[in-house]
Amino acid sequence: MPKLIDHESKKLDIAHAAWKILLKEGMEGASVRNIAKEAGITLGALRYYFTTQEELLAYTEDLVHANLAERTTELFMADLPPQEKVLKLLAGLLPENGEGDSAPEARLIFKLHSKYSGKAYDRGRDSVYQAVKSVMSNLVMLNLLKKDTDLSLETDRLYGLMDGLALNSMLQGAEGNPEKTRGILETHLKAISKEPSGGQY
Amino acid sequence: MPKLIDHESKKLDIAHAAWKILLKEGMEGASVRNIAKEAGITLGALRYYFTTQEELLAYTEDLVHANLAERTTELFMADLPPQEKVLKLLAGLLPENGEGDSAPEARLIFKLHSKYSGKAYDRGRDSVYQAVKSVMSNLVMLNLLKKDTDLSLETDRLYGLMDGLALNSMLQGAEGNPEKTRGILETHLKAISKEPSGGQY
DNA sequence: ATAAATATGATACAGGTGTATCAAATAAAT
DNA sequence: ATTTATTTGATACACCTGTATCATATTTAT
Repeated sequence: MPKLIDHESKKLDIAHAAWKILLKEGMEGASVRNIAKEAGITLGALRYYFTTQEELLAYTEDLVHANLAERTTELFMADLPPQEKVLKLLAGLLPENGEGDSAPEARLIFKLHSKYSGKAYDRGRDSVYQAVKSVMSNLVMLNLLKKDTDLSLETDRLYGLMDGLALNSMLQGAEGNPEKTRGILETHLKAISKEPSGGQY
Repeated sequence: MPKLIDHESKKLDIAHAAWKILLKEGMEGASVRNIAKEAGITLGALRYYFTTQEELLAYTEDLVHANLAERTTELFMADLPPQEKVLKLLAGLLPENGEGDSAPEARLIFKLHSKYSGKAYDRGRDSVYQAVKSVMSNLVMLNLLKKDTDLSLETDRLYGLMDGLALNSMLQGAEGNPEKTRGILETHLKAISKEPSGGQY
């Protein structure tokens, strides 16, 4: 038998290169040639792993969502007061918090791209939507929400707020301070929670 | 003297064609050739009015924002209870409400495009941000907001919510019901307002 | 050493892009 | 009828795009 390179890990390398390009130049810069160059391989080699650009991008999007879902899971198991945990979790899903990879920004780029690229956006596959749903049902379980809360509506409201904050964080680069974004999230969480019978958040 | 076509109104025609294209095919479809075809003129004629694609798009963006600002102004002067007026105003700035031109969607497309097209997004020129600011200071004037409200923070929160709702409305096409979006807005407005001493919204 | 997987790099196709130029036709004003 | 603004339509340039092919090399296992 011959070379036997780990096919899957090589695909991951390429997807990470695509990811990097997306953050630097957006979807418009994500040409197969640019990605190949970033990955340090040739067009032919890239084609060996991904037949189609669409296939590569879909793979990369899955990778990004897997990354975000992992963050969410980790934080869910952390040993923290519920309110603080929830706040940290949501804040971690917004851009400009971790500068390393910035999965949140990549996710947003994919989401924005979805409009004129075929089918409708499936929020069921959106790691942020899943996280928001988890957060909300968690708050329900712990009986932390106000009485007479419309869970579905409040889920959509928080989800909308998350997307809006993500978008505006992404668009204003360095100027947009993460502290203010965090403050907004905190305010929102307080607003949908029961009256404080002690310190919160 | 010769032909003397109204230069400005012709530019408006072209910008409206660009607008239409943007809604149909997004920014990727907004090539000068496509726009010229939509406007029913030739490439050369288009070039007679706009030297550059960037110039044409900037002109179109201004047109869209002017349209939105006009809606806002009209509704501000309407004879309605403040809460209802505010709700109508904000809902009118989200996609899928008026199917005619859908300035809100066009605005969002421009906003999304701004990231990898040069400079940072200037929210000061965003008609929606201006509307949100107006709404908030209006609520302050009428003393309708909760005590100890952080005006700047609540403005950004509502602005974020508006963008998130707009984005999600745009992305789910027909499926996303405007009624739910309106319900979310209503809930949010109630949440930042004083306790009802009567009917609200 | 041999065989198979992997990668190169070059070439090609067909199509799109923004910008540019320009002689010729068309239209409306004087 | 003549002047001048407007528009046509065609051509061109230089560049980018995704996809495709393929002989040649490189690597790694047996």
